[in-house]
Amino acid sequence: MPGVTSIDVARASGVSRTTVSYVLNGTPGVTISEGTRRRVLEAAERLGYAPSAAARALRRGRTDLVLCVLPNWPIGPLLDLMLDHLATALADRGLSVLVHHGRGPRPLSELWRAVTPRAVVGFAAFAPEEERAMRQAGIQVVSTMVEPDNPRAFAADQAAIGRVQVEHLVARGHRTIGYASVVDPRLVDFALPRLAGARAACADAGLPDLVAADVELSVLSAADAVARWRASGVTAVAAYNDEVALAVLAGARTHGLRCPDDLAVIGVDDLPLAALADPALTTVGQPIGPQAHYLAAAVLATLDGDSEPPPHPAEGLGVIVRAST
Amino acid sequence: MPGVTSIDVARASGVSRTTVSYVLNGTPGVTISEGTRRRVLEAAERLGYAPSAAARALRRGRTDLVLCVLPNWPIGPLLDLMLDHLATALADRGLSVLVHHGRGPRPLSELWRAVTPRAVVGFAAFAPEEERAMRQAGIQVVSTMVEPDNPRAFAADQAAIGRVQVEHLVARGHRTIGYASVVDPRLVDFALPRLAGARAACADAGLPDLVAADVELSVLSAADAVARWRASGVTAVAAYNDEVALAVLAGARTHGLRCPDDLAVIGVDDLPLAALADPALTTVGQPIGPQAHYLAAAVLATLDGDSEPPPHPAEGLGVIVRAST
DNA sequence: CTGAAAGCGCTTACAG
DNA sequence: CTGAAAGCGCTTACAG
Repeated sequence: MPGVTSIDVARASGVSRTTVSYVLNGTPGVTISEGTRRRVLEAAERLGYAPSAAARALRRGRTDLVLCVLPNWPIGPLLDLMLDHLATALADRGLSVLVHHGRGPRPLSELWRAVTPRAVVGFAAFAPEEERAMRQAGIQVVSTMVEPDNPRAFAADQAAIGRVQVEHLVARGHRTIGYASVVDPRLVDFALPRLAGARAACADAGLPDLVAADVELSVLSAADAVARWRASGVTAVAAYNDEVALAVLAGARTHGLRCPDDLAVIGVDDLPLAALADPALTTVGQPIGPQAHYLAAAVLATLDGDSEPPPHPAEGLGVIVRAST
Repeated sequence: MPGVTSIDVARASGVSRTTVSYVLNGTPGVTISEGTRRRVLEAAERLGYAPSAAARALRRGRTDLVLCVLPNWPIGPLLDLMLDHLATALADRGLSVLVHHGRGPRPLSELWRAVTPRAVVGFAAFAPEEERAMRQAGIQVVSTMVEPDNPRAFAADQAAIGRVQVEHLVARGHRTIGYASVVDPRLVDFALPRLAGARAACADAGLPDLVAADVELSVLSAADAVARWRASGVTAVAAYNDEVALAVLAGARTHGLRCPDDLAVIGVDDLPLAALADPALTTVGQPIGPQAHYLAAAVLATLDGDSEPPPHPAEGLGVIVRAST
């Protein structure tokens, strides 16, 4: 029976729809006699009644959904953990988390209009008109991207990651440093600030500018880049992330170079596979637990209408030193 | 202005709500004079009118959403591609894809009741009562898991993967074969059939049963397993996937073994990193494009009420031979 | 070609 | 403590 409504429950328990609603919602401020309450509950159970989400949304003017809009870039375990935390934190408020993989040809507006969520959490920046439109529709908007004017950004400062990499290599005595850039254009929001941070660290250390080269996830591409670095006197490479770093390792191997003696390499992310490489990869780890907690706190604060975002966690980036540097 | 309704558009363009609805929905079977149509469109545009999803859902009895329920296991690039394809295919029908990461403490029913999607696509099996409840609510249910009685399953036959691995190793002359199992319990639906397929291939080839060992993504765990395999005379290992295979490679390294001479290793997935390992990893590739297309076709068939699912694509599993075997 | 009216299923002042 | 009624915003027979 695809159509059990509150009116059926009312009839079955001999009360009005009003009372059914009061009982089922536990409406504060009304007291229902124990007998009535039991009869209603029992009838609802027996009939398999579930309130119509559409009707409730229409009446209340809002849903209990939070929509997370993912960007185009590949979703990693980090993001997974973020979403887990968020779902758990929001469940306590009776909210459910829904995810949209920012792909497909439909405009985003189509989506949030169809869902009319309480809040939209963006893992990439929204177009300004888009954001305005959502706000106009009464939807809270939380943007998590690191931007100059976004105090609610959850992500670690990307530039700091590049800095930490270079500082580690400098501490190891390297003076001519290469940078292995990622090619995927979807990652540009991460790639640019990381590279800029690495550059700045070189400048601060009084070193010549680093030698940047694009590296695809193939032996050939990496071997090319390694050849260029060798020609420039590079002795250490900071890579965009662990995957790119592993490619650099493979490229160095084809040239018969030993790591770290001939070429030191440092990645980012601390993937499980980083420790399994030969040599085991030195990398920069991000404090993902704190970031996940912060995201959840920031979203809750937004929902509560707090003007102040919660305090941002300390960066806490750490170099995990292994055999490759 | 968070409350522009069709009544505002009607007033602004001097017509009734009926006409506004007809124009905006392009209702088939009604003809609207060009002047009226233009005035309505213009007014809607100017006022920034967007119909209330809740009201429309209440009236029509259904939404234009399709909910994909992901299982607990880590989402990989394969799943990403699946979702992309699906979103594109469904967009042509005016449907939007929403994803639920099967985590968090809220019961699934909470979710689909709140969304009331046209269809739910499950990437893991649903509990029977859950599935029944969804069907009762008028929601189409598509389960993609490979099950004996599920002709709509999209995933490749997992047992076939294990078979192909072992057959490759046997063709290379190996007679005593090890299997590197994954530990993560969330992957059990994949792990068990793969192992069973590998076992069956051994039996078919008249070989002794394979030597299975759990391998975590750590050098220590892998080294342990390698020691046991060596003690059993194992000369080749089929791994649950590429990550596990890379761990085995690392474990072999700590024992000073050479691959493939002392120990051959074959993975599954053809991750980009597989080609970057030392030695480059032989692996089993899955035909992901066809699978993605099949999933989309199966969902569309379900929505159309077809009793027959579309023809299943050929398996097309292929061994990508590299240096590790 | 266009409009007045009913009704989707719920919640919540308001009255008793 | 409980009920009759209004109204959320839309779509769609029905009538003109």
